[in-house]
Amino acid sequence: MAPPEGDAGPRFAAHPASSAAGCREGCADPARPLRRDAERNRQRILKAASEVFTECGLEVSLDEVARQAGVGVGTVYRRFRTKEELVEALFVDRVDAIAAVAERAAEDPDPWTGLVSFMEQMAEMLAGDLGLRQMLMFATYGRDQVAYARQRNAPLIEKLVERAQAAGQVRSDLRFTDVPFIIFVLTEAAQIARHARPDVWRRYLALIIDGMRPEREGLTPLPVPALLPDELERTMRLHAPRHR
Amino acid sequence: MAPPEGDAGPRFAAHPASSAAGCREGCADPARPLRRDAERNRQRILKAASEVFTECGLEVSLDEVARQAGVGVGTVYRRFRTKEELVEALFVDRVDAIAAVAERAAEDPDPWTGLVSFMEQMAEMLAGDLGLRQMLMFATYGRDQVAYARQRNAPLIEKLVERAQAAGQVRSDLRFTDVPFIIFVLTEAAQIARHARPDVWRRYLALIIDGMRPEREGLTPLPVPALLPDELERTMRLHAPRHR
DNA sequence: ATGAAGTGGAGAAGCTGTCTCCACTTGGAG
DNA sequence: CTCCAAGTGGAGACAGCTTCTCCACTTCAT
Repeated sequence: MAPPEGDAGPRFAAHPASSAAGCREGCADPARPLRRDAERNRQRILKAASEVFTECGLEVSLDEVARQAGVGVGTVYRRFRTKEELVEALFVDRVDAIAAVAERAAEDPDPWTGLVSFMEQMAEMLAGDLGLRQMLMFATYGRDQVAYARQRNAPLIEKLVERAQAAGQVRSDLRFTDVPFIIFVLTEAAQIARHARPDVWRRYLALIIDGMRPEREGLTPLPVPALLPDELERTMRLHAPRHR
Repeated sequence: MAPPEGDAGPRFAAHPASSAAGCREGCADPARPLRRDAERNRQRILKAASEVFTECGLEVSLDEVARQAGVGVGTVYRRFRTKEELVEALFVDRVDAIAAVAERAAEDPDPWTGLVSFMEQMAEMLAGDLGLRQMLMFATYGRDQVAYARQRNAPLIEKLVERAQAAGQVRSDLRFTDVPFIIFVLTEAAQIARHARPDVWRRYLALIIDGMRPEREGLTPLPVPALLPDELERTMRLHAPRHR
């Protein structure tokens, strides 16, 4: 039985201030501040977890997080009842930030640059943050937050695409569902190549974006160089197999 | 100690006839045919393994393969010393087929259709065969076969791209390393969406291919419809998380 | 009919994860 | 300085998953 508590009720408040959450037992007075050393350790855990999750993804064990933070596992579990609690505490803001990107993009006066910059920003955020990407894409943790963010974004993306199509800037057979999917795939690419060249995804975004126009003469030059043959080789060989 | 035998020598002969390989202990007379029931079981195992690996990937356990084949695990291990041996027996031909695709494409008189059909065929093969894709991409099993196939293919792909560029049919800032990478990513997409719509990858290949041209007026229409909003939703939710 | 060949599946052995427990240490109030 | 509630670390319980072994039993083919 992994989570000893039954999961009742919505798992996230509107904006749980990420510093106040997460005390554990005899929690009669939730406002009572932690002892200084305890608070320091709590920060260390948060920092280590953030680094290690963004870098290596959510499948990193809490033992590893503890090691990185220089504390024992016991200490981690004293502050965060479960791994899920830690992950959610860490990612609320980011999920929220994601949800806000589409809004900003919709305000761009030019439909085309609005759409393109949305895709760029989205990819940018997700390419650099493996943990966040996993959270959004696989929804193992923080389902509610993610579902909410998605619901908020979907109509905005739809509008973004349709506006650009209405202006004749995007091919008419593109559907708005293509956009998240493209980002999904692009960030997968980013993740795969991240050791060799963390920014190759920009090449492929550029390629796709050129493909999205209804017609064009000339081309937007690819923004970053391609993988070198041996970078490609290494990337494929290195790409961590999850199975034995 | 997983593989009890030390791994000595190259792990694959030129073309190990997939039906003769794989007997085990007192194997004094390797030509001696299996008893009829044993041979029947062997075929069942191969069939089950093929189905389950192409469908679900190489991380399926041999217990599961045995269950699917309707035999005990012991029987599987009697025929194939290790999982690796089974996997390789199963995939030699396919890896070989992959290696041959580029050759055929290079013979196409039109550089552009040669390149495009290469990408299409490659994606086609890998999109429909999760096991094969994992083998090529992650090289957990059958490293030698895969390394060989890659070495054979790399110069061919290079030629394919450069020929099309020389003919002015492909943008000049594309590098040949982009091609395998694009296929890699595209087939990842295929895999992700395979339950909702096993062929959406064609949309994105088309998009990318339009992006690969140096300039164009008009566009090649996207060959298959986009994911519906709820297909997208389900795809993202369903997409198997590897971590807890 | 007989024994060599083949079988199934329980379980050994190994891994990796989450989370608990408790003997010990430490901060800080008095 | 004293003292104890608060905090700690990390061994290890527990669960889940593999791959692979072993052997009492069954079956085939001579």
